[in-house]
Amino acid sequence: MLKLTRKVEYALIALRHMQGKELESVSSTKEIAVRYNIPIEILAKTLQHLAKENIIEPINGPHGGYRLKAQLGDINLVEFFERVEGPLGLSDCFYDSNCVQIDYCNIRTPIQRINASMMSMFRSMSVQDVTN
Amino acid sequence: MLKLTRKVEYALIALRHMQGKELESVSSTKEIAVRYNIPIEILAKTLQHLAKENIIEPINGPHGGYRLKAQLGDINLVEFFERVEGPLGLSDCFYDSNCVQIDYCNIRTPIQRINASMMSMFRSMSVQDVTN
DNA sequence: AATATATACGACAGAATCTATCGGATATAA
DNA sequence: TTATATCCGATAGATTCTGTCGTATATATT
Repeated sequence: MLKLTRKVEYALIALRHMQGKELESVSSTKEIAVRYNIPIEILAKTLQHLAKENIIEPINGPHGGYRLKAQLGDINLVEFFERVEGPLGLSDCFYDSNCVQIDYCNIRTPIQRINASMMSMFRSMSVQDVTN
Repeated sequence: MLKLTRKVEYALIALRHMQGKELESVSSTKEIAVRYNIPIEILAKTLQHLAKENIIEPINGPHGGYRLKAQLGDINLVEFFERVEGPLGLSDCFYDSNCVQIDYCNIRTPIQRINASMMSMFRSMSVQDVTN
C-alpha cells in the first residue's frame, strides 16, 4: 500500500544517472542496467516511455543511448508520476467511477481531502529534488 | 500506485459508521455490509482485525456486533495504516532489505526524504479526521 | 435445552496489477 | 556490410489484492 512502482524507481535511477554526467553525454540502456542491476528489457521500455514523454532524447545506433531533454526542475512529482504511471489518487474513485460503494460511501469526502494534501505535497517537489 | 487498499477503506467506512451512532450502540457486520455494499465476509475479517487491535470491541450473540473502543482522535493515520496493513513506506527497502538494487541505488536517500514527508503528513492526521 | 444470530478464523480461489521476458523491427556509426 | 543501439507489441510469471467457503465458538431468546 502507498508504494511507488519499480517502473517509477527505475526511471528516477536512470534520470539521476544522466543528471550526474556532462550535459551532452549519452547513457545507453545497457550501461544503466548493468550499473544498477536492473533487468535490461524492462529498463529499455521505461526509457522508451520517458523518450516518448520528451523527458529524455534518444540517440540511435552504436554509441547511442539517451540524454536529458527536459528541465527536471520544471517537472513536479505529481506530473512525473502521472506521465510515467497514469492517473494518481489514494482511491480509484477520484479519477474513475467504477466503484460499487460510490453511491453510499461515507468516507469519500474526507479521503478526498487527504488525497489533496498528498497531491499538494508531491506537487511541491520536482524530479530534480530526487535526482540531485 | 500510491493507493489505499480496500481493507483500509472498509475499516474507515465501518469506523465512521460506528462514530455516527450513539456511544453504547452496537453495529453488526451484516448491517454495515448491506448499508455500504461491502462483501460481508471480507468486512467480517476486517472488523475482527480491528477488534484484535483493540480499536473496536466485539459483542457476541444475537443483537451483537461491534462498538468503538479506542479514541479515534488518538490514532494517527500512519499508526492506523500500519495496524491494519503492516509496515508502510514508498519503497520496500525502508523496512526490508531484499532489494537487489540496494547496494548500488542512487535514489535511496532522496526517496527516503520524500517518504519522511509523506509519513509526517499522514502522522499529522488522526482517524477521527476521516470519520468526522 | 434448543434455536437463531452473531463473531472467530484458517484455508483456499479468483482477479488484478506488477514485473519481467521474448521475438523481431528500425536506425545509424564505423 | 556489420555491429550496436533504440523501438515495440505480445506474452508469461510473480505477487498482491480481493473475495469465498466451511466450520467453530459465544450468547440472547424462547
